[in-house]
Amino acid sequence: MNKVNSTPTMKDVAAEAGVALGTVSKVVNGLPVGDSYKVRVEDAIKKLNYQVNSYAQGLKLQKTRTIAFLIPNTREPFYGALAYHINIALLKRKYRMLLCSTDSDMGQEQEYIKMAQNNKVDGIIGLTYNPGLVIEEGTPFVTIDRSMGSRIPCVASDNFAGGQLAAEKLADLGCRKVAFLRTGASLNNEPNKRRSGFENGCLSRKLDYEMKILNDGDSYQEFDEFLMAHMKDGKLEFDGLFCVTDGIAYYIMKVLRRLGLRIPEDVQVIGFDGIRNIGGDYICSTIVQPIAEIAEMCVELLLQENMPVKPPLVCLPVSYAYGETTAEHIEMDESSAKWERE
Amino acid sequence: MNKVNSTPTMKDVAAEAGVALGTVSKVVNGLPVGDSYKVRVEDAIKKLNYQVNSYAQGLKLQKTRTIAFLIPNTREPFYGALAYHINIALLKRKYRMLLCSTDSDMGQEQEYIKMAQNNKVDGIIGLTYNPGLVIEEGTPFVTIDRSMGSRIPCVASDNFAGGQLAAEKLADLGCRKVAFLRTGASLNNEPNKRRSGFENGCLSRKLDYEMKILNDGDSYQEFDEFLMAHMKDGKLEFDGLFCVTDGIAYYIMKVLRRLGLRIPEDVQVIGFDGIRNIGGDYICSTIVQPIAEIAEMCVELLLQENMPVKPPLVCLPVSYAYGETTAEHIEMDESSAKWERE
DNA sequence: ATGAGGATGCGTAACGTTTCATGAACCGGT
DNA sequence: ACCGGTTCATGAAACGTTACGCATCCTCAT
Repeated sequence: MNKVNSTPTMKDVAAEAGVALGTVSKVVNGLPVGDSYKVRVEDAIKKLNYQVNSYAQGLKLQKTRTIAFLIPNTREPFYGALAYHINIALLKRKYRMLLCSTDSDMGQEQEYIKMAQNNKVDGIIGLTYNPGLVIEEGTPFVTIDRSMGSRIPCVASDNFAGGQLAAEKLADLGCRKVAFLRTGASLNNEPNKRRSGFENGCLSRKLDYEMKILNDGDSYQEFDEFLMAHMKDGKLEFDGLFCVTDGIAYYIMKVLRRLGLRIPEDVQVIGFDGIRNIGGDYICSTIVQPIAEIAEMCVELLLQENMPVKPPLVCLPVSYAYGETTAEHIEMDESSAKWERE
Repeated sequence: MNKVNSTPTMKDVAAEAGVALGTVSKVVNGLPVGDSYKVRVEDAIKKLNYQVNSYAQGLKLQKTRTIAFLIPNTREPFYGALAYHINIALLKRKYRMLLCSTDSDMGQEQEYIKMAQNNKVDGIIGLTYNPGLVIEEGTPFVTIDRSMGSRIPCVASDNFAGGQLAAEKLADLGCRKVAFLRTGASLNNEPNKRRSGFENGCLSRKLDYEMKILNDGDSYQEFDEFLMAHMKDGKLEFDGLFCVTDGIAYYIMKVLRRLGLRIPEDVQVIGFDGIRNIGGDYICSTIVQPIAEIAEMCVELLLQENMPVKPPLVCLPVSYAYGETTAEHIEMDESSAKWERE
């Protein structure tokens, strides 16, 4: 009889099956084992309801099939979606995810990195805006949206192309004067390129444009004031707005409605990210980030053992999606289809 | 000299400090140790940059300071917020979180529970709508929003009171005929009580009401049809709507706008959850779930070692928040303040 | 001066795996 | 019948910790 009321170990299974410890290990790991032994062990495993102890395994193997994911939070939809897709990509490879919600606080980020390394995670995926984080050599690391030097790969959307696409769309949809609205002026990360892409697009399409970029401490109310300053006789000077995220776009749309402006009749709005409402439709017309592909690529890069040299930056293609805040007159049939499930 | 290029162990620290292995352990765990030894060990730890290996620790202690959190996904804001707050509550107690995104798929949920137990997590918090999940005895378990029998505590908002509050608010705001819109007719969980609470509220305030409850496979379009069926001369029969979640409310608001109705002038809308936009303002007027408190309570219940008998159901108080989709004429000063940060 | 008793450092035995060297058993070929 | 070769079960060592029984030393009372 084995010990009462305690989860069974390989030893118990071995005793039950009347074989050696190592044999059980082989069966569990699918290594070649004689058929008669194999069935005996499998029966014993079933009988005792044995499950491997991954802590013992992790200790022995120095490999834990766990990765840490550093993210500011999970309640903003873009981050939440990212966590969701990273989870899926990891699950596919039988990896687990330790979620590290950092609130973008550098102290906490550093703390988490240390913790992750205590836990001997097999790698870290980080979405962090802080430069100067200390990453121990030896733990694979991949960042999202922020390049941290050529030793650490960074995965991002093609933000430049996205900005450009937004400008071109607005031009195609008949806009004459547009504006770009963003926050976080100080950040020097990939999403920054949305601005330059947009500028580029406006120039090449000869679109008149303006920029309103908030500094770090600024309240969103600055946007209200900016827009009001550009009102004339109840009409807005701009007939198109490009917002750096869908979240900002959502805010701006509220302001516009309060000003009595109709969307998209009076002013068209394009956001960035591709956030969907619970029904599956986009919050606004938007440049869609390929979140699932970003997640997949991060995991791929992180776990790829012997990639000779990891690329320092991977840009993934974005696309435009109609979300009722632009003035297309063709009926969109697929874009507000069911929430894609993968 | 210790092994090259490998993370240092307690043995290395002991060698460096010239003390025994056990002494290092004591220092690390804050057990009484002579001062001179203590400093020597601490210096060695600093010098070698030693970090405990939590896998070895977990193996030895049979306790891992990790809990698993089962959740349908992280991209719906309510779930995302929950994950965020659970993370905070765990961090406060120096626990880690293994995120298990299940897509509400029972197979996956079961798989995750098994995995979590392999990992010898110290507990599981589950938001799952599937009855009949098999939970091993011996692993503490707490559910959110779905009671799974009296042995397993369940934490939820006071959904009944929330429904009632919504009805009373609509009555106070001058509504005469209202409707309740919900999905997931088949589910037998706590949020179900929103309906009965609402009904109760309508009856006590003598409000005329109707229900539209979608079955599991139904498309949201059913809501469109329901609303259109209740249009008369360009006006909606209802002057107030209570939606079972903010997500549904958001969808309904789009439909209403498309029907040419103004919110809140023509029809007032109240949602449930308390989802906020990125700017920190509520998506709609809503019954706010105390997400942070729910998270805190779950963790509390889960980790409370020697609570004689765990309460089978904990209901936490909800509140009403103004979000521009109801017709209050008093100015709200605090409710759309900055995103609360805790 | 001596012995009892309290601190506290030491070494070692676990915890549950994987892996490696060892040797037993078997197979077919001569 | 014997032998080289292959296959495969076995038992022990190791992974990095914690905890326990001892051994040692120091203190204080007689």
